[in-house]
Amino acid sequence: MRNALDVLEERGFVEQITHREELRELLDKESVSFYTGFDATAPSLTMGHLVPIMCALHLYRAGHRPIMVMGGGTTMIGDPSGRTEMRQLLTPETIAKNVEKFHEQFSRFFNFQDGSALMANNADWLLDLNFMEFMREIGRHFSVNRMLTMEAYKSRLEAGLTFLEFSYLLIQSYDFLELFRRYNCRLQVGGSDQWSNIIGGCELIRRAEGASAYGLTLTLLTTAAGTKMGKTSAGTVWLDPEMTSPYEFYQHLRNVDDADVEQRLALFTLLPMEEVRRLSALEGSEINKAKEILAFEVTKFVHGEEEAVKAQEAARAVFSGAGAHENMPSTTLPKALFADGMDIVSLLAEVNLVSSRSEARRLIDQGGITLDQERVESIDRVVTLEDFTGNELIIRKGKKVYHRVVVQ
RNA sequence: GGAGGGAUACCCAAGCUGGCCAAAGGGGGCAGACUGUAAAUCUGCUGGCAGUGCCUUCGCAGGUUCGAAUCCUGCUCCCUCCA
Repeated sequence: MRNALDVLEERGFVEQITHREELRELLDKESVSFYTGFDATAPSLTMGHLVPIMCALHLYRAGHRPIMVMGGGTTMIGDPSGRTEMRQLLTPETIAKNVEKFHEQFSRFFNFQDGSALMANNADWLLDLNFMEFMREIGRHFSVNRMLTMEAYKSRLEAGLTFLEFSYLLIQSYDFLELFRRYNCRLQVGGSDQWSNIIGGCELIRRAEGASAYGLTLTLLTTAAGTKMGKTSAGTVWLDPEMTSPYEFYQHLRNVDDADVEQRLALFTLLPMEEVRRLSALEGSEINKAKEILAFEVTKFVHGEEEAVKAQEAARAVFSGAGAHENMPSTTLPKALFADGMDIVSLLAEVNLVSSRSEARRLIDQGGITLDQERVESIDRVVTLEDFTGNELIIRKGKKVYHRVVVQ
């Protein structure tokens, strides 16, 4: 079997590693327990979280043991790394709720039943820490002089940093130590902004236990254009189907830049690298095939095959101009609403395609709204039952947003 | 605790010798053209309601004024220096 680290490197997961050769040997020699932490700041994981998840999955498949750590305790503080301002503090109730959600979502990707993967919540050991004991045992190992030179705090040292946040490094380092003690966790995987937090943990383990531990940071997921991945006009792309429908999720991937296809396939799918390279080498419009595969594979991974098939069929139907498809986003409205006709602006607002009536007007003025292939020319356009074909009407907003209205 | 500086729309950032400010500029976003459900480029839009008028907005609460983002008072938060 190939060394797991080689796999990760080939697929482009790795940004930085502490002691690469030692870690590589360790991964060859034994089953290594490793951890990744997740801030419980939202009620669902996002597409961006797929990078650490897939990374963990590759290690998992290579026989190592993932420990998914919910930040039930750390989220009480808020990691200042790489941030320009302080995080909003969340209530313990909200955090607990989010942790619960994460729990469910992770269960789809790993088997926590047989002990081959573990889930932990750092609230379990952080919430009841005694400050004096903590400072005497842990605090003494950290140099403020050094912390002040860390890149992660740079912007915050200009803008302001509270001690609460400054102490975050110690807390996360302590997590690593605790996981080392409990589960012999030897490796921590995190985003590229986690470098200093991770090193903090490695050093703490060395000082407190005289053992070596390793860290690996992941490639920052950006688009070729340099902007953040996982965001859309509608906001974040969530893994929760209630928050981002499988169709939208599929579309988001279907629409990645040509230049990003290879990286996305390598990071988000389990396709062999030869296949990834073959697909992303497709020229011109042919590369759309690669995008379809990308969208399908990832949607399948997150939402299951059935949902992925539905999303793909809906997308194909819509974009081939074939018109309606039962799985495209839709709204059902009572027939009576159209008895006297409904003006187009109200209709757009009714189905939530616009956030305000002004936006609807603007869109129409600019020719951005189409009803069943026919562009709406005036904001006075009234929609009546005669506009519906078999109780359905397809509204297109811009180039890519389709919505089906059904009357009953 | 003392001295000084700051808080402007999604973000950054002008304005702050009172009306011409719904508020420059940039970014982002959206739409149109071109395309391959791509990129780049060009164009337009980007508080709300309404066919050009009204309403809400420039940290919060008051005040001065015919009229305030712009002046005054108090408060909150942030930054810098001092203790």
